[in-house]
Amino acid sequence: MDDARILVVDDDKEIAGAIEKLLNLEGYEVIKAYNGLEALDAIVANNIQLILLDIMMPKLDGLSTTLKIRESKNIPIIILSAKSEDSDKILGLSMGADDYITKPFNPQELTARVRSQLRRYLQLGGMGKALCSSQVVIGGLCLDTDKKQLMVDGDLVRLTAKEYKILELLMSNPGIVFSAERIYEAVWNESAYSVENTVMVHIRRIREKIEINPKEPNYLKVVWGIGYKIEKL
Amino acid sequence: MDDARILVVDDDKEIAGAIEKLLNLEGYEVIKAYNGLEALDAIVANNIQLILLDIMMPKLDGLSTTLKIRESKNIPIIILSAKSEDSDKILGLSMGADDYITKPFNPQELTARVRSQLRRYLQLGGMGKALCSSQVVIGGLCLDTDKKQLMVDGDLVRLTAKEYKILELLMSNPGIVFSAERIYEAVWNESAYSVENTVMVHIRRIREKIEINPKEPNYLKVVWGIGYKIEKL
DNA sequence: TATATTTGTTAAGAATTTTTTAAGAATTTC
DNA sequence: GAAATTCTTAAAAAATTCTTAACAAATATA
Repeated sequence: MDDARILVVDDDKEIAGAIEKLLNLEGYEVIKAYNGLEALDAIVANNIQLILLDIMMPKLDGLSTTLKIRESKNIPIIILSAKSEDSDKILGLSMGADDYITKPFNPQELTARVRSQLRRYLQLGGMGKALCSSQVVIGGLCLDTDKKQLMVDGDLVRLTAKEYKILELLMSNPGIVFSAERIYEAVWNESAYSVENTVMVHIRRIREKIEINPKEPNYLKVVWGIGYKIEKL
Repeated sequence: MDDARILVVDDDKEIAGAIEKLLNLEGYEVIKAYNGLEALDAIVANNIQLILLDIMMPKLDGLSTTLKIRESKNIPIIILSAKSEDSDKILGLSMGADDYITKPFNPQELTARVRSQLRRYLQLGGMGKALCSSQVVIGGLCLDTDKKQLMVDGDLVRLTAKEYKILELLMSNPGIVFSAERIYEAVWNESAYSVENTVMVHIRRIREKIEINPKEPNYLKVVWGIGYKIEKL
């Protein structure tokens, strides 16, 4: 839990500084940004574990920044704003924020909420790290998530968009079993009420591309009645 | 994967009912409890994904209940209380709660916070299991709830879907006795009017896989006339 | 527009799991 | 101790889940 790096975003430098001091006392490392655009840059440049985000800011406001961050990252976001109306809270949370604190805030409440969010996030294995390296290697498979390319034993293998997304999901979580529904929801981005065997057919096609013998897969294995997984070697 | 199941704990049945209706409208399944002890029972018996917990309750209050739940489970807990003082918020969060809503609450804020917590929790596949370690260890048994795998004395043992679910139920609640009916209802997700010996046959097969001598089981024991349990070591 | 490529659907059959059945063993109750 | 109940076990029947191939539909590319 210690050593977490927190990004504080507020156009009021006095407030940002005060929060920095408060968090430093708790043992956190703080990076500051004074508007949404700076915040986005800071996230790319640093390994951030939590974001404290003001709503009213020049250039790019807090809500838009939240949306932008959520396109790619899953870091906890606590919105911090003077607007105390409920509608703003709801808006913030539905944009993808994880919590909401109204100014003026009680310093202890702030640190408590920060701790709570970090506890949960770091438990998931700090998914920020996995995103840094763009390659996932499992045995003879090497998936490059920047180039959207797969190498099988050193040879480039062409994947279609759907095949790539399924394989990325599985290879990013080796050993973990995903049901067909979950794969469908993650890859197609819509809920799967009727599970046709669409996912299964894709699995078959991926197997043809990555396995020596698709009938006896070494990598992409089925777990009967539960789902599919990539074998962790 | 069905929709999320939420446990609402409040000694005021009117409030509990109101929250139930609100959450039902959002498509969540709701289970109610009217004090902390009932809540703990409900958590064991059902597959809960989120808990809405009142603080002031008879028998076992919300803060103590939070502590108790956190001993074994990592389900998101949102504390819901009339006390609006900051000190209580901090206390709740430091006990292991994930969020805090003060009564009277705005219905939309409640559902927004519920959504927010569930989003985070369900993301890496937490289905009401212990997310912190994803492993349950009892003696030489080690059940991995992400990989849907069982290790017996270090060796991987294949389980079928039903076998896995039964064993997960029992191992997640070591020492607690489950009747065949309760196992059936929990695993098959339907009420058991006439319990054939289906469950017993599965118990037999699990024993064959985890016990040295299935006829004299060390782990999966019968409690005559009542049910089965996993011995707590 | 024509062509190639990707994606979705269908259906048959193969593999595996789950349920049923029924007989025998263990435990409790009378 | 006998009877009733509850649990164990094995095997066959039924049901489910997965694989596969071929084709149709949608989408992208030339």
